Amino acid sequence: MTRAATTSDAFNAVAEPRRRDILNYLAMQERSVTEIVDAMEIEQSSVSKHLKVLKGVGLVEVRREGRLMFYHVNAMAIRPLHEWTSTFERLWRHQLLRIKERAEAIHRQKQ
Amino acid sequence: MTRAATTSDAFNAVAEPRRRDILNYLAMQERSVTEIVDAMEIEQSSVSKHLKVLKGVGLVEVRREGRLMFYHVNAMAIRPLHEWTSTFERLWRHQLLRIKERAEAIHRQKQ
DNA sequence: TTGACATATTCCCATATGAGAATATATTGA
DNA sequence: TCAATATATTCTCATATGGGAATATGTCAA
Repeated sequence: MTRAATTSDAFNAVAEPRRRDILNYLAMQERSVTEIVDAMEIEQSSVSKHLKVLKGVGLVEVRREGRLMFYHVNAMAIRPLHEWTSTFERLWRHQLLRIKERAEAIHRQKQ
Repeated sequence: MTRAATTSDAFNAVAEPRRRDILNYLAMQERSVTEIVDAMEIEQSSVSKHLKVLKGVGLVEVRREGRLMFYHVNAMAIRPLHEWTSTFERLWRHQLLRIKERAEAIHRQKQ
């Protein structure tokens, strides 16, 4: 098997840093392609291709207004990612707790 | 520029489904490579390579015990992912709220 | 209808990937 | 020292990628 397609799911779509940039940008508000191109530092053709990938996995949606295409984030599509990472939350909390305890122990020792 | 390296960050490392499988498996407890190989459905060489990528971005850590290498999750490395997705939490909450409101409006209408 | 603008698609290229197979490198125990 | 076991690395292959450039498609306005 080859590398998983960028369009296979949100995890893969979001692996590309430019696409995260675009999502971050769209998080504030809906934007036209031209606005996105101006905000990013890549060619229009690349932006369009990234938007296609994002749309493919449902991370963004489009609305046409005349010649303009307004893209906006579909945050719901990010939830699976959030939930997967949450699975590990218990673990890092535990880790942080241990770090804190160790720091306190050292502090006590110094007194 | 070419596709971002799988080793460039946690986002890319985690894009590969097998690697998520491995992380899920290790979330329960530390495991040796052989145990991981038995749990997954891929060759030992592939597992070793995935582990190398995960280690490269700090998502797992290793401990040697004789001939055995025990891998465990370093949950802290997942936090950036969790935090990035959290940026969008406000948006999907808002979306869910609107869905709920709409449902309630329809319910009221039917009465 | 034509020209201007906005966006999408196609083409080409260099590159890294993931898979399995084979091999190399520990480490242990006899 | 040698065989067995555990893991890592190397090799080859097929493939999808992202980038830019060029081109196609769509829409408006005159």
